[in-house]
Amino acid sequence: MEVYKNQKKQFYVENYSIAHLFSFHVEMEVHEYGRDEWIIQEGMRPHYLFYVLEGKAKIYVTHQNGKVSLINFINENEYIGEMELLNDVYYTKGIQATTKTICFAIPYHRYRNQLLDDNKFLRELTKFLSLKATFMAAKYSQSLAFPLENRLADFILQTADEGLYKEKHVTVCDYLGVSYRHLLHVLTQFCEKQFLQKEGRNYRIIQPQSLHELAGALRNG
Amino acid sequence: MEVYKNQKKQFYVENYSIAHLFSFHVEMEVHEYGRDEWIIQEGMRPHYLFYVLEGKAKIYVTHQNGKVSLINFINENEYIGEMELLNDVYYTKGIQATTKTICFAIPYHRYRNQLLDDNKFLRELTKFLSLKATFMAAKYSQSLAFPLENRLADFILQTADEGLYKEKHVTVCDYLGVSYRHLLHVLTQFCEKQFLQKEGRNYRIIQPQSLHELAGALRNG
DNA sequence: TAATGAATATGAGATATCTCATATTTTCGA
DNA sequence: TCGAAAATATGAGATATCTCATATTCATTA
Repeated sequence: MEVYKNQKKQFYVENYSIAHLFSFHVEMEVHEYGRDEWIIQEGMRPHYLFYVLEGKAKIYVTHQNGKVSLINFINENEYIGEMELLNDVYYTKGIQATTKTICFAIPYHRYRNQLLDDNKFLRELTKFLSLKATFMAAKYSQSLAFPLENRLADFILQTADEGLYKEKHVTVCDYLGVSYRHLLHVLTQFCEKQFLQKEGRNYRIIQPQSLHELAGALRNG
Repeated sequence: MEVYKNQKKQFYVENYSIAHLFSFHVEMEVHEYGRDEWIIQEGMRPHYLFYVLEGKAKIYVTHQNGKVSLINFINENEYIGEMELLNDVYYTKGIQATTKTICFAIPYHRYRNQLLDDNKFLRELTKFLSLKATFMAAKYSQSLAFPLENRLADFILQTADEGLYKEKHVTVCDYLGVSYRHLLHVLTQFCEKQFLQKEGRNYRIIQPQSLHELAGALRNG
């Protein structure tokens, strides 16, 4: 982890300003986390509210039976640590940078009360949280109502880059909550059905409409 | 649905005041919904923000494949319709009263802007939403990481009334996302293992500690 | 009170998904 | 550059869960 100083810091403060999210001046730090580095350790309360400027991260939770769930991805322009800002009692999930990640870090001890009094900030945060809650509810009900086939089709379409799917299997297992073996099994089926075609370690989408059909089943009414 | 008037209305306005949740005066209606009545219809935008005073309700969503998910229960002192207040685009879930339910109903058209400008209100709402998001995330990851056995044990302990479990099977299936057949199967296992004992259509808990062990596996850390 | 629909119940076979064992390939630090 | 760790790959058997078929009991209402 690196805390930017001087010109480096200045660059982000000037070019990525999020002053419009607050109605008062907030003096923030700029942190950089390397790929795979932990921004917040599971079970440990963070000291900052983060706002992601560049990069992406993953939210992990470890269960007692040893299984690990990748609860969600965090992208640019999203908050990290907002749960701890709001709730005194909260089991902190682990947040790991997927790529190099640069974020603003707002120290709780200094700004907590001011933030909670700031209408502008709260309004944005409320929207963010409502979307988060909705998203989790959707994922939850989908995970129970549909087999991997549908959820994987959706995930492939969402993460593919120019028609090429190249996610790490292990990450996907944690995210979709299935075993490595089963994921490979369904991927093989997709290839047999000619929805995908292997290209080295990646998979090329050759029948997007079939995947769209499978993924479409997840959508409501 | 009945809209209370005069003394009936007065009674709730005076005895269940939620004035402390706002920093301005809100003129609200008092609605009563009968058991099994729909407070909000799936797919239809509501016109009110509700606050439950008495009774409880269920949030349902219907999937394209016909499966129905009971996303969550709503209890006294919780909001209904807050998602629609915050987000212009939102797929509205169905809300059904489980028992007779009485709630305050705050008309959007009149108060929407004022509510979103009210710091007191937003702060509470933010907390409510953060808990909701956290809860859904927990349920989601648990549903993927644990078999029904553990989740059902937890559910039984949470809903049992004086050691007697008497939920409707169909409701539980929708909530835990499993088939009727499988739910019965696991319940039978619990009886065979002497965790539960059937009493008519209900089940008496006779080995709470065994259930607590199963349920405890869901907890973090 | 009869009739109808909801809720409970149970069996049997199918399928989705898991666990474990093991092999190969790739990546990356010492 | 070598070796360890990570990622990919595949087989085989086990188990969790689903679907469908069919009864029985209970509650509600015409």
